[in-house]
Amino acid sequence: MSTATAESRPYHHGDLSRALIDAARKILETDGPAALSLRAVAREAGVSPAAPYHHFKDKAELLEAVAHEGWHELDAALSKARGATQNARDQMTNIGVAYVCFARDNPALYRVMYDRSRDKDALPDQLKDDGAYCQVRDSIGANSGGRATEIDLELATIAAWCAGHGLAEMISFKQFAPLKDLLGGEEAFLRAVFEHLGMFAKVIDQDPA
Amino acid sequence: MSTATAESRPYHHGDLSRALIDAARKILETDGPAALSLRAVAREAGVSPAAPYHHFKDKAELLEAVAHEGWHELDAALSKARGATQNARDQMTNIGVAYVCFARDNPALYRVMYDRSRDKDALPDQLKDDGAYCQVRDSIGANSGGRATEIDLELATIAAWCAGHGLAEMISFKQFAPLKDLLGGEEAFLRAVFEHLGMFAKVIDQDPA
DNA sequence: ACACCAATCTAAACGCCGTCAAGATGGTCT
DNA sequence: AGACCATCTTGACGGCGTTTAGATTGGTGT
Repeated sequence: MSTATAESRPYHHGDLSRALIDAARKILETDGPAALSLRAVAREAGVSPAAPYHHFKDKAELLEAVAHEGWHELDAALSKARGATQNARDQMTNIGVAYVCFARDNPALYRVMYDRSRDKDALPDQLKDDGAYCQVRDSIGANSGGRATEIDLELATIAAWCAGHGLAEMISFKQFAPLKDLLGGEEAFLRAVFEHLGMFAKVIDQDPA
Repeated sequence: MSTATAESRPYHHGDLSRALIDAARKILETDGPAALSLRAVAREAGVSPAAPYHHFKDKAELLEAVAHEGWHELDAALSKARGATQNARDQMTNIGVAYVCFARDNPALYRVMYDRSRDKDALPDQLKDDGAYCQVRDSIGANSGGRATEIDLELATIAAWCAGHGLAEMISFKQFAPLKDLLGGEEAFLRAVFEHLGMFAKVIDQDPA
């Protein structure tokens, strides 16, 4: 969102890695994941098709970098949602809604993030260490009143993550339009689903409405 | 799993559509989704690269056919799990476990099924009409003791489907190996997660253990 | 100041891909 | 028999990811 892509072009670019990632994200937003070829990225950045190979060993490695940015931004979005609420149940619902909204607002990026994971058969390590997943677990932990075992905490986090990701994908399939209208908009719909999950029932302090 | 792929080959194949789908599934199981090119499928079926175009307008249309088979088989798997239990809560958990196990046992097929949906931004219509999704809703409905509104029923089904799909993907990312061991195997782990979702709390008859 | 080196980029090629147009083949119907 | 039409093949096109070899440059050491 910052670097320019076409001006003097003095053979040595300066920061081509950065420019390539930006170019990739621009293509992603403009033309979708299907148009994201390495050659197209190079074209967009104004360099030859072989240039990227001096900065990424692979197309996969470039996509990895793009995905990495995506995870960081998702992390930030969840942080913000978490900070905005204190009440335990609401906080969890808000984090869930924030997750799904991120996926809805950045569909191409979200897809790249998970496509990379599908290709590797693994989510990024960063997730477990200090990323968005950790964000969710901490929030559950902080609201569990100390009654939760380590295992229960982990299970609740997994359940929440799976529900969030599953819902994010279903939303992108545009499956639930009639229901959304019935419930008065998408966010109301999301809240209703998360409420319905009865999520965290075993772990969170029970002060149900 | 039935038709042969290489014998007399009398110019006119007989049932090439069938053979192409079988070839695609064979490649999928053997070499994974990345190796699934239209040319490879034609090669596997013993025909020229252009032959498939007389039976499918696209590579996408062939994959669609493969995915279609996948949804049917998923449907059958859920049916079986549903028939095997009466108790409400157990039935729902068993269906969930069956869903995730299908994805685990047919990872490449499962990926093609959802990749097609991601490309189309839509799940197959079949799902809503008489497919696996309907299977889940009916099971929830039959066990809700008539207390559930139409909307609650739909929301519960959505919640269940999202949780199942989300968990299926996370399992394929091999994220939870330590937890699985701790809980005594994968199926026990799956049951624990589904239990943790406190799923269907609003809808299913409450006779908790 | 200059020579050199390593980093960076280009040009050209390879094999693969999806797809299409033209022609060959062969069963079927009259 | 002959004509027709679905089916399959051949050969081509442009685009892709990637590699190799060579051109260009900025920075470093003397």
